[in-house]
Amino acid sequence: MTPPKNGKSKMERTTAADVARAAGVSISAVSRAFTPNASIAKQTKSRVMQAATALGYQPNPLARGLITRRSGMIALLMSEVTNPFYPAVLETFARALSSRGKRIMLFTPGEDEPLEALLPQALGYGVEGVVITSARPTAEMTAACESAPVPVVLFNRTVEGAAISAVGCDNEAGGRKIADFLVESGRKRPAFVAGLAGASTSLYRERGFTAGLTAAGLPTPPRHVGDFTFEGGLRAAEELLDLKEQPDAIFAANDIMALGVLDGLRRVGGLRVPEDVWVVGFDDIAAAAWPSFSLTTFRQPIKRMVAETLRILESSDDGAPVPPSTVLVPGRLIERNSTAG
Amino acid sequence: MTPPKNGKSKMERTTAADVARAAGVSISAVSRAFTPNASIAKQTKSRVMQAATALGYQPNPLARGLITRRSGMIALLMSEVTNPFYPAVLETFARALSSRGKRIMLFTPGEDEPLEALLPQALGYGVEGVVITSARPTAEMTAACESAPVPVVLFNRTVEGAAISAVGCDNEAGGRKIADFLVESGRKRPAFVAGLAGASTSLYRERGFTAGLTAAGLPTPPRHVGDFTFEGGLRAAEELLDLKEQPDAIFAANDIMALGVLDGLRRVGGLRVPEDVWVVGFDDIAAAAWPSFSLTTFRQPIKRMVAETLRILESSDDGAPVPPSTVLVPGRLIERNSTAG
DNA sequence: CTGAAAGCGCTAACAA
DNA sequence: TTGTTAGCGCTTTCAG
Repeated sequence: MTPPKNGKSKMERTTAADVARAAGVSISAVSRAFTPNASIAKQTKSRVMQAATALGYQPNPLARGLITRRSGMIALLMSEVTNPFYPAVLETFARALSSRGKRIMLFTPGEDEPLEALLPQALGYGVEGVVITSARPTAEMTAACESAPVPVVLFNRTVEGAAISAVGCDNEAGGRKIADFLVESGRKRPAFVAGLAGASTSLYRERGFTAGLTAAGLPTPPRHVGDFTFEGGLRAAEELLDLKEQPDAIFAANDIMALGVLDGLRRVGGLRVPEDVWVVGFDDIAAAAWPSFSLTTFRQPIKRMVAETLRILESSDDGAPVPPSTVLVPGRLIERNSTAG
Repeated sequence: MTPPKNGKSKMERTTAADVARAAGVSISAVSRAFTPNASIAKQTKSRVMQAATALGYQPNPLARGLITRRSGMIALLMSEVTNPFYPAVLETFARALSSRGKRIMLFTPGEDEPLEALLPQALGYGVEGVVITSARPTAEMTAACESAPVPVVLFNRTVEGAAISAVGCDNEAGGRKIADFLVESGRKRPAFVAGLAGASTSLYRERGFTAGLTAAGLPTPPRHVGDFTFEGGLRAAEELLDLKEQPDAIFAANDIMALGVLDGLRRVGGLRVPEDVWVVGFDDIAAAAWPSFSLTTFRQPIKRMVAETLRILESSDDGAPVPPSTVLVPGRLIERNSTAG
């Protein structure tokens, strides 16, 4: 992209006034040329556009946003990017938005900055919408979301009783599906590895899982908290093997923990996967498919989830918040070698 | 964060004028109160601040940016986020910037959007600086970078002969270090797995590696291109084992490929790690430390690299570009079980 | 359909 | 130290 040869110092940007002068029209004409379905003559528009491209002009989104309150930016609030699922989400959002000419502003809490402080900041930037993911909204935050001047969507999260839109995979159905799968395959002593306490994802997955086991006459599974981390999975595996009744299947609330479980089992030794114990995860991150792990998991349809999120964000034409809706996208069990169904 | 009870509809934001009225001062006083070391009486400032917190006011960065040309945003251009090294980079940037009150605008090329188109867009948003990473700048792009009105830094990338600042790890020294390590440990037939053709990182790592081998009287290593992906590593392992002279060490230009190599070796079978063949990577991503892999690798000091990048971006007080400088941060070999030094 | 003028929320000269 | 004024680059009434 060669810088426009407009004779200006590289410090200055070409402005609408420059284009107007070059095209022999008023500044408003330039504005209209760049405003979809504004009342402007075809001929005028093309003259403006011609001058614009010649000068390398494009409207300043900041100045525009100051008036229209539409800056072309979507805020993404995420507190941790270490779980590989979230980079994948981030990328999907980035690509989807990019093709619509919108950009992502990433808000990550700093050292000891609370997540709640981020929302007002984001709103201050005039973002057109806010997506909150990989973060547990506090009560304060929930209230702030409800009174935000733009649509807010919780991604992969839900808050009971709050009037906030949410998009996620059907975690409970996923947990249930996994339970059914294990039960039908004759597993008798499944165990569960939970994520962070209070995370809605882990909670619903566990709920569905437990319900499925109960329905089949199995007891509530032993559980261990793995904090959604690989190390947590490692520890969980070791502790679960210490039980009097060793489990013959382990369902971890996300893939990264499940991989930790697999590695933990290997390290402890004695139990083979899948001969002695099965392992199932949730997410279907890239590493789950690596031969060393070949993890059976429940795939979250990231693309569809992102698409639904954007649909909600864009469903308001005047930029105002929309009535909250919750969308649960169905996922799908991917069987690999960590189970032998 | 409870919404401010200022009697305004939730659609309107509190403005400097509101605060001024509440504090009984002029709008400029409000502005000055929020401008570091502006000439304002302590007393006035505290009065303003009090009113501001009461109303939940904070300056609109967009309006401010329109004048100061400092929007508080840094643009991050990255074309792929699948290599886990980059999410780590992203997070480090996000946290570091967050604590300085700055935000990241993420620019990822959409479907078939060229990377070059992103720079002007970013500049249009009035970003204070641009970081380009995980993307190979074209000649056009280089020119655009050189004439950008704000500092531009290439992260983990260098472009020969271009007047652009760059921050990276000393890839050549790293490659050399790995060669020395292998040679000193008696490895005789090392091989190399390259990343994408034309990527400066892969190039320099290979250069140092080859130089080290040559210095020790070993021939130029057989090489295979792995495209910086896990699958590429898998294939590379298989192809390298097909050689008449099977390698007794494999250095992959990044960790994700090295992990693929490890898995490929496992899948093919016959060769044990590290007894028969050593594997070394580059980056030190989280998965490298997982027990299943326990990959020896060259750690890139992300934190320092990010710090240096920000130092360059901020070294200009008036926001203008700074004379280009290249910073090479030293890395460090992390020995794990994929080698037996 | 078009241009002139007002103003989004803020900062930066300038006087006072 | 303060308030007043102008104006960043743009959109949007409002006349014409």
